[in-house]
Amino acid sequence: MGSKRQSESVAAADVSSLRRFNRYFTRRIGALDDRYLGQDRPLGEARLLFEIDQVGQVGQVGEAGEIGGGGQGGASLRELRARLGLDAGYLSRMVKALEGQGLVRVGVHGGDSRVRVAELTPAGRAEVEEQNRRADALAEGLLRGLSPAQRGELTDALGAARRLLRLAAIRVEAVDGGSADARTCLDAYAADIDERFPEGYDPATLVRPEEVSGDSGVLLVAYEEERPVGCGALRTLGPGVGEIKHVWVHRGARRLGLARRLLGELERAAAERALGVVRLDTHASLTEAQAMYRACGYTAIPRYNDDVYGAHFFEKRLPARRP
Amino acid sequence: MGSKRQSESVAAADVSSLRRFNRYFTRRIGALDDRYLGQDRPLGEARLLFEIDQVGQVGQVGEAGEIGGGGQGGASLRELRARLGLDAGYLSRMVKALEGQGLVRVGVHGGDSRVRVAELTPAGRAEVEEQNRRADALAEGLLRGLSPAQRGELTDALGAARRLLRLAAIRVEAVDGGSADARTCLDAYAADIDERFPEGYDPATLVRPEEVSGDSGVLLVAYEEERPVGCGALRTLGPGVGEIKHVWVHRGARRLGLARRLLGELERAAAERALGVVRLDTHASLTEAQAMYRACGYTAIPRYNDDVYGAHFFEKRLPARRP
DNA sequence: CATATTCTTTGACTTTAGTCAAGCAATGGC
DNA sequence: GCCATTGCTTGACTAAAGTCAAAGAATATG
Repeated sequence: MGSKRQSESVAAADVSSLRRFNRYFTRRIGALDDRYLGQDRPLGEARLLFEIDQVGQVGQVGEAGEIGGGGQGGASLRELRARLGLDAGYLSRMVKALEGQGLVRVGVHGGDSRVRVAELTPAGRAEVEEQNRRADALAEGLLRGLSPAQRGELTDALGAARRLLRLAAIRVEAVDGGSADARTCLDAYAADIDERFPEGYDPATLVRPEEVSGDSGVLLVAYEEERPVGCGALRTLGPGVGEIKHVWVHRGARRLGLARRLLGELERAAAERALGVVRLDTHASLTEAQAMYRACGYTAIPRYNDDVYGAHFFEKRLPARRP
Repeated sequence: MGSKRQSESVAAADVSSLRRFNRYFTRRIGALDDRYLGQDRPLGEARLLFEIDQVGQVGQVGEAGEIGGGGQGGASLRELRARLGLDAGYLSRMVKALEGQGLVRVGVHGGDSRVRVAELTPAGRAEVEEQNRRADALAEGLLRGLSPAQRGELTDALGAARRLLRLAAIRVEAVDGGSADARTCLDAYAADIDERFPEGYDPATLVRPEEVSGDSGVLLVAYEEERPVGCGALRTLGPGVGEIKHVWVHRGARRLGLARRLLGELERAAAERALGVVRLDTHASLTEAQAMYRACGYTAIPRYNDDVYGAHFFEKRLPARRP
């Protein structure tokens, strides 16, 4: 698996399958939603209203979610602009229009008074609910053409497709260990395991930026729609021996297979640096992680360090890189 | 299966799964395609160009396809209008614009000189190929984030989803036995089995319109995007006994489960007419059909008529309809 | 503390998309 | 051969969507 993961050639059948679905879905199914979403309102405004609601709801479970947490009940114009890809002027005017209709209230951001925050009024919320009701009714009408068993099949197929598409759309990049995104991820990682380990976790144990830069190592960050949702580090233990640390995935991006992908890319990075072996340790409490390492070809080895959190130790020999 | 098929309540989980996918896909994946499709050209024109090419290619295997067959290498404005849902004037102008750019040639239809036919010029074809190349590259870039095994999974999931969504989007309607759509389907049915039966098929054997109307019977036609793609007839044999005939599905709409759905709806229609039993016969050569009838709860019975094509005879008792 | 940068608003546009009605040329039905 | 219908074009619009640049206020940065 590992090094073949990002094989250069993608089968034409897979490409045409995706395109065929894309064509069918966007033209025939997805278009319906938009057409009925607006109803009496321009589509742009309807979408904006919907998005303000989405962003406003903090901690959308199952979605990628904000790593830094969204504003409470409001959406900054800044973020809306990024999410919808709109021109600043255009957005400003649309928000004003919605404000004029009494659907949105605009205030100033707490920390930074340059930033303006849009929030739904009760009337706006009612409007969004109406949108949702209509879209639900549409989906329901479509599903009515299927038997309950077929509906279940469809739900499963769509779930699998979404999971895989999300994974595919995630970009993994090497970043500087001191960068903001790196810090964000490592802090989130530390906080996560501090909560999981009975003895807590000391952030001072994290890799230092210089360990994961240049020839000696790397720090990878995974981005979903420009937001960091995972990371993984590689550092050099000794000649030809690498160590993998801090493989972490944001709560909202779990169960996609992202940890495996990060692991695979760290192995590639190791092989590129002529590290023929990579090692890692895990805490006793992280049983799923242990299972994953085994499934990815890691074998248990004796303790190789004095890490206080390490309870299980693994190693994998990497195949030589074809140049 | 039969009578529960169109159960009134659709599980909320299935609705939200479809909506969630819809949101994710149209905003994040599908949108990409459109954005890059046009590039330097308005989206409307790009879409039109693409559609002229699609329609121009006769006999697109796997798609619903034209029941009457498309024009050779050209697309009538009439059809483009229907497929893209455009205003006649708007379309006329766009075609003229494309013609002015040397991408499209417009001629007159052979049979009917009111109808105008648009056809791609070599330059237009090159443009469409460029569109396709860009869209392929985009899809390929996305798939590169997955392992080959995951790509296969995705292809399977999308295939299943598309199959089920197509089936769900098909509308089944009772039509008059003498209507144009009914004739189209029954003629296509007759032509199909004339080809399959070694002894051929005599269209005079088809049900008469009066047999399938009012209280005594029904003729159902299945529509996919306003095009008839299947049919099925129910007539009365005697008191409380119905007969199902001419269950047919267009070549491009097979393997979706449409025959089963038609069968189920015919059974509903029978139950509504207080026909407690339905019978049918099949030709010796239609082995898949026989398997389907068995799977749908039909049991073999002795010959009940003197139909020259009938070799196997089936019957199903219908559960009483709750009022 | 001066200067650059970020976030937003406003004015002044253009392009795209879409609608409606009048009208002309073929065709189909009687 | 008349008349309704169909398919298309043209003129005259409107609304929505989007762009660009100038400028003001708040904040970051050296």
